[in-house]
Amino acid sequence: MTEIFTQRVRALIAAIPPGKVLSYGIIASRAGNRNGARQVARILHSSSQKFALPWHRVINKSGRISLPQNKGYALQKQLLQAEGVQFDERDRIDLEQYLWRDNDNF
DNA sequence: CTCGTGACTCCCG
DNA sequence: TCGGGAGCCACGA
Repeated sequence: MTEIFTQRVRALIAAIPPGKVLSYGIIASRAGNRNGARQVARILHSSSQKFALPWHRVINKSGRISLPQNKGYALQKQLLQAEGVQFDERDRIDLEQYLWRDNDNF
């Protein structure tokens, strides 16, 4: 398997356990390109549907949903809440609690 | 080959 | 805390 950035990104996203989230930047970094956050967004656009990726588990570095209100912000929030992720009164997620750190270590 | 796209992130102020 | 500006780069047409 050729290690293409896109493929790694897809694998990473697909591996996020329910109730956990990852930021675009972290995914990009883990996939080998710390500056590829924007590509991750694009990949989500082009592959989230055809690869059935848990796109809702991807948020930005601030712990907030990045989707525009008119693009599914509410849906993503809903899906996350359904997995037990809690939002504060400002719609932020506590990364310390929900950010997916590998599989173990801490 | 060039170009547009993009659900980002960092750095001020 | 928030917003604007600049940087970033893979992919498809």
